[in-house]
Amino acid sequence: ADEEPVPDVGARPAPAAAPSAVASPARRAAPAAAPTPADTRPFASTRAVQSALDLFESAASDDGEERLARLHAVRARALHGLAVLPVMTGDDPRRDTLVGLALAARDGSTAYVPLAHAAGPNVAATDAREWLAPMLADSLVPKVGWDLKRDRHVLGRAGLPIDGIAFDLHVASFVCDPERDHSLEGLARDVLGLALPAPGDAAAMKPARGRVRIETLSPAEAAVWAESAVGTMEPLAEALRAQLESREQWPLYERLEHPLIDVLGDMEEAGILLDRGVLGTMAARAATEITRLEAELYALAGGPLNLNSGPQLAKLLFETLKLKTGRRTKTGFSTDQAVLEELASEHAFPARLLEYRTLAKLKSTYFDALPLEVDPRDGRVHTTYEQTGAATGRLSSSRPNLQNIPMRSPQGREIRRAFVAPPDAMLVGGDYSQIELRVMAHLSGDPGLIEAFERGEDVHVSTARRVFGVEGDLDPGLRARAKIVNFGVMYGMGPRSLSQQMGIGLAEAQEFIRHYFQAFAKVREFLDRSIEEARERGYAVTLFGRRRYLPALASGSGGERAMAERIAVNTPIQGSAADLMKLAMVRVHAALKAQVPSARLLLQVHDELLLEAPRSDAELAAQVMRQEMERCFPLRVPLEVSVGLGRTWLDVH
DNA sequence: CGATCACGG
DNA sequence: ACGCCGTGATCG
Repeated sequence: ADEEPVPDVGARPAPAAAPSAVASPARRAAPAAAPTPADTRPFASTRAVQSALDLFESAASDDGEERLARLHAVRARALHGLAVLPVMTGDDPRRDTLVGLALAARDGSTAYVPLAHAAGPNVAATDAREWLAPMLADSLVPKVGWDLKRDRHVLGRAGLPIDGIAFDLHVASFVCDPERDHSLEGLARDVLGLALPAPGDAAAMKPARGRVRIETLSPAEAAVWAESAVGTMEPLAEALRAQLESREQWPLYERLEHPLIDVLGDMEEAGILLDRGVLGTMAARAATEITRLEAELYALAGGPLNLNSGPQLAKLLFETLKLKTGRRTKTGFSTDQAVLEELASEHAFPARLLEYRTLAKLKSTYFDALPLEVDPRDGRVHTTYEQTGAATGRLSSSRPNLQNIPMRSPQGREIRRAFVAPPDAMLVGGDYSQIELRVMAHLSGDPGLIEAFERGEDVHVSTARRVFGVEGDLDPGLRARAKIVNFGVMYGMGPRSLSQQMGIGLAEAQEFIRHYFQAFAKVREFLDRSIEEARERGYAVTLFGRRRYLPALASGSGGERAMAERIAVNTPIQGSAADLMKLAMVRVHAALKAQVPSARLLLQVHDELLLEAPRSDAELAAQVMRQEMERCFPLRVPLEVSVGLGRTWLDVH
């Protein structure tokens, strides 16, 4: 009775001072000139038309005149909406370049503008800009696309900045069903029942996939695929809009995910400054240490072996050294960290190997790889955020992944010294404290959990007190156990792995869980209800109405069903936390733009935001960030954010 | 290309 | 079977 199904994202329970940033799809800076309706503008200068005709006509196989007429028709009808499909050399928005641009108007007319085909004819860059830039930059011409954040980067670099982004098919499809096939071909097939060019042709023509590089195709060949693909976009947008509305997910798309596209685009464009010198020093030190460890390990092993090979290590540990075997994997005996730690007390080899593993990981993944990701033009690393990356609604980050930079070990976290603010600027970080547990407190309504957060207590300490009935001083070991069980509950952990994690017996773990649910009865109810409702509805749902379909709850095998039940428990928690963070990002971005325009968001790491601001504005930026994060969507428990300032990412914490 | 391992939340 | 969500390096 006390739950809140699918609240309106925009409904703000508490009056907040901040401007409502989510009121409408984000618009970037308005064009300098007053927008002119696209269908009243002259098509192009006579010279430009003539040069294009010359180009097109120079290729016998290429009916340039017809292509130009098609472009004219699309332009004339673009006012009501334009579908855009940049054809690129590959799928990397930062490194790949524009080969051509397919366009479609809402009446179904399509055109293809060849720009960089190996054997043209191509449209000259200056002509392309003259014809296309005004309508692409016109915020009043609504654009439909598939991954508009990527399109924004690619077109911007080609001198064709895009504004008025209205509907993103990839993001919209993700909101409808995060685990379905989001490819344009898949959507055309599954939503519209349309087949894009025959599988053979499509495989050959899809940008950079298959063996054929699209830039080596003739414009006429590329146009076959690109125009049929772009032609499906407006109908798809209509269909997906209707799907979102029927699922009551339109606010989730329109007020959260859509505005986030530009926020993420700005963050990617900003990048973060990397001090390569710091990493170089670390890499050199690690190399020396690794060489030393290798020699030691070879001596202990009685000869050289590949220390990065699991099978070779297993053979040595369990056959040659005859150490007692631990967990099995599909392919043999496991040599992972937990196993090696068990063995470390028996033999020096596994103990040393743990050190080697840590150092080798740091060197290959961070010290060596990160500097290669620096953009030489600005000395900064520009990650790519995947808005459709995780089925729970979380973002993911890649090329490079800046969401898994070491933090837990003192040695690893030193890497964060290499992420720096430019001269006269500061980094400002804001961390949600225990956001997932707060979300669980909110969703479950458990009075014990809520009270702990309302009083501002250390939630693991208060959990330990309730579970163990301790009044006075608390053994730190009990807090650590309570912490494990708090997280374990959110992940659907069973007594077996709990006993493993806590280093206690199975019976003791079962007893522990019994006490936990005695103390937090409404948490138990919440977990059961999550599974039950997901089974009835067919999907798990988050605070803002994000869905994750779980057919295995009803139909799976025992193992699959158990997995689906853990997902049904975890998704509302992890997903709602992701919803809140995304809303906070949109709010922080808008508030900074209005109040501290010198500051810019750089990174998001699930419960943390990092921004950069001139020294003089850093304190204000920190204040704005904290306020927008804490107030973005009030729950039954307060959201707490710890903020920090520093010259490097390490100093921020 | 699947499996394993390790980094983050 | 036994802990959720990712990305990336490496091996075979």
